[in-house]
Amino acid sequence: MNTFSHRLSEIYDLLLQAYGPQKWWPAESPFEVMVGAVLTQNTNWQGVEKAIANLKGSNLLKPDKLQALSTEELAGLIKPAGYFNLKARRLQNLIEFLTETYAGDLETMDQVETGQLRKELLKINGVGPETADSILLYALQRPVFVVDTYTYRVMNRHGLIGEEVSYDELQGLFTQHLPLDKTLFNQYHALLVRVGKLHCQPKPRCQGCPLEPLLP
DNA sequence: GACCAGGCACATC
DNA sequence: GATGTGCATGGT
Repeated sequence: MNTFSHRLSEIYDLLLQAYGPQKWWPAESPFEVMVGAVLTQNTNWQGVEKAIANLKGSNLLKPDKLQALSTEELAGLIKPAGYFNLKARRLQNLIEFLTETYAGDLETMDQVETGQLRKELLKINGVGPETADSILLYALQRPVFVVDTYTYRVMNRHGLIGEEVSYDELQGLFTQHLPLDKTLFNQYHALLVRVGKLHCQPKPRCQGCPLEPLLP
């Protein structure tokens, strides 16, 4: 095992020891994960929960129900998630894709090979790499590592990556140095978000961080 | 009141 | 290709 793999394992072990298994993605269905993946873009999760609750409360958290709404109606329901006009359109784009390509059926979509499906998702306006990978990992249980701001920040603060690393490069570092295990990827990303929220904000709060012993 | 949140697309150079 | 900007509510 090379040094980088060792350090990734070391980080994972410390985080798992500190926080225990994370139960991600907090959703009742794969479709809810897909909706949440769009709603959480650059937004606090608490707002997403309220938006999801609004949709559930009106029994609208299904592809056909959401599709029947106007952009304005949808925007009103997801307001607490922020960027509501933008995200309403993005959700409609996602649902349009699902309906037109897979007849609104997630199980049909789930027949498609991971790399191919990732390309298809990335063509949707409003679905970028993190959203696509979140859907692949957390809705469809594919072994795809999800990169986000916390992933980048934690790795950067600990000197494992430089400033200029791209999404695909950072994702590649994880997938090439860890076993291709969907459960591991699920936990690892969730743990990075957890430690990031608590300790790795733009202004660091390194005291008490489980990764403090590893700081450069 | 400033700062930040589980990004992404688009304009402009 | 790379850099800058709009999108928006709600919690700390």
